[in-house]
Amino acid sequence: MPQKKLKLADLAKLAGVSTSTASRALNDNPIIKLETRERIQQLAKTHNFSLNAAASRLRLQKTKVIAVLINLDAETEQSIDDPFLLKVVSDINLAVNRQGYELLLSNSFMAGEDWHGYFIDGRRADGVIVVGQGKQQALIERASEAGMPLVVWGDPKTEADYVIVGSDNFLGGKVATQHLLDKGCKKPLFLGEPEHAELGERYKGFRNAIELAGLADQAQLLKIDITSQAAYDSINRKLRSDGLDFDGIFACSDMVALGALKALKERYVSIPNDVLIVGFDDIAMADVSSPSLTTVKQDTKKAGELLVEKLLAQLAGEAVTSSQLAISLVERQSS
Amino acid sequence: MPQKKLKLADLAKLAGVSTSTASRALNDNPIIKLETRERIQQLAKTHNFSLNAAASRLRLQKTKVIAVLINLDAETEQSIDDPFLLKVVSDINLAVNRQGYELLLSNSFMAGEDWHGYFIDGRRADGVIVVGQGKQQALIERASEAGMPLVVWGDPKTEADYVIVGSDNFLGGKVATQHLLDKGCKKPLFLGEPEHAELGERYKGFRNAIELAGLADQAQLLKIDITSQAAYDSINRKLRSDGLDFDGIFACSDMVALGALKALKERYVSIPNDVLIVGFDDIAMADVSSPSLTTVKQDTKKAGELLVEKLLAQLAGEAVTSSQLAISLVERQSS
DNA sequence: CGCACTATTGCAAACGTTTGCATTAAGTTC
DNA sequence: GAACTTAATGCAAACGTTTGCAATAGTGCG
Repeated sequence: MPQKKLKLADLAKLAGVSTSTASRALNDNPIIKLETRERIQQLAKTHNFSLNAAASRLRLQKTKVIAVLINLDAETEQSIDDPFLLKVVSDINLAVNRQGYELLLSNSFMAGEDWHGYFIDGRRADGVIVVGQGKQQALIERASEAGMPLVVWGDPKTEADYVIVGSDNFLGGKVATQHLLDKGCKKPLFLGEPEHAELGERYKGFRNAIELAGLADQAQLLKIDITSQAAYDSINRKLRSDGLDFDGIFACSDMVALGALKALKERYVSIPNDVLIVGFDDIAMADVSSPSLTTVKQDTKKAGELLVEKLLAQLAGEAVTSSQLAISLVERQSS
Repeated sequence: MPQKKLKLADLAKLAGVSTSTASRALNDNPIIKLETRERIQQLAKTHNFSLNAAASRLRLQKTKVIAVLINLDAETEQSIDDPFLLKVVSDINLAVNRQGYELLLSNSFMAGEDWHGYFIDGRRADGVIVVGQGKQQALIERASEAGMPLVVWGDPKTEADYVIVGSDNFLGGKVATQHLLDKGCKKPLFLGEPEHAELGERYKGFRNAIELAGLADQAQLLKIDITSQAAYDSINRKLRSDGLDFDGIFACSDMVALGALKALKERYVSIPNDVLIVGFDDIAMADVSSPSLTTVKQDTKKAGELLVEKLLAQLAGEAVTSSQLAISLVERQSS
């Protein structure tokens, strides 16, 4: 039988002290005699007492909650199922907890258009981590201007007045493409969506490497949604219409790379002999696929920590700047 | 410049009404004249007003939040990165939002041992969805007995006094194994962890199919952690020590199947000619891998909806029972 | 015209914390 | 022993909603 919930006043009565003393004791306030503090903390434990977070938040004007807002373009349909995105969220979750905060998982559907109002004024969270810049950054802009504590996972090169943490996408794209060229690729193909902030940088890196090699007129761009299905379909369509007129693919994500890989294998195009493939992200599948996938690794663990750290620094009133995470090429069988 | 936050009283003053009227107007209480209601709602919108959720929760004793508790065995190290788990969470998220609730993402690290105290007494959430029974169910038991509104994603056949939603794992295991046998498999191997609630049922299904076929003495069990790495390693080890003494694998999850697949391919074992493989879950990768993976599909979308629905029903005081989701075999190239 | 009734609004209490300030008790100093 | 300091605790207000009840104004009816 669930007994009635204790409130702080009840606990205080049990301990024979006032509510204020009980409150201070639970918060380990040294103004309370050590012995009293320990006694009350012990009592709280034996009675399974927990503070009412709602009351506490109301009084403190702080929630100890960080919201993670997954910001997907409805149109582009990058699925929330993308393992990489979920991995990022999961790593943020760990970092958030390590700092003693809780994680409110949200999305643009719940938060509406006025993020500042919803999260901050609404006292749902103390700050927000936005995952994904998407193509349209107006809402981020707006929330930032309204003074919402905010860190964005995206491309740190973006000209913006909010703080961004992300990989060096340009360099990643360049390194990946350079790797293709080193392996003998002469007719490289970029698979992705250059309009998108992060992917756009990867494309720029691709272009840069190619121009340096003087292969600009051999390079191709295939614009697709960021899903393996889209990649599979578009490679199939391309093979049918143009034949095999490329010998290397730099895919904007591993999921895209794997979709392309599948389409090619089904048509008996040999990887890496006929076509080299490099992906981006280094999701778990990259290692398990066959051939395993050469890819540009993004350090999501570090990213999670940095995102949270910077957000908390903002909450503490410190000035914070964007930062860029190093990427690394992981060579596997597909190249 | 972020202007100072409006409270309900300020909004009321702007509208020239009392706080009570403003409150009722925002909640669309028909006791307030329609015209007044609309005027105030409009005013709230233009001023980007949002209610203070902390205050509201304190007053109402309700949070409109559902916590999702990811319950992993620390020992088994089934990674939170498992794409299937994340997919389940993501589908729960959608369902939760659709019902107008928010999602608090949590884990046993944050919640400690007294889940009821932490979530319910602490007014962090109105109810909890636990993802994964794990091997040790004592904490779930305890929270349930304390009266915590609760639904568990797990195996619905488990004898328990809390509500469980999950796939028909026994049937899934049986169907998968039957499929292996139909395709000519004579020496089947189960890859997984039979101690685990859901996986145990899959193993029982495996055994059942095998015994019906009179192949009990040909069957093998390889106990491993639920990661593709563990699968890869253990298959390699087994090939080295025993050689290829099996001709079909039923893997307890797709990630495990893919790890095994990789190990086999590296040793030039032909799939599906020499060894048939069937997985479980139907994650996105199953379709993209090559050969693509035959697997038992779990309907996570339906699961998410059902979990949330049942939890809300509990909150509404209705009696709720466990339920089992239909599975389906998805035949692909690996068998 | 008085009465009852309805429609609409406002008053004030309550939800459970936290904390500035006041209070008490005990010890210290001259 | 009075005046003062220090240590420990308690009082009461405040955080911003929601809602039972009271109050007011307007309406219809006999």
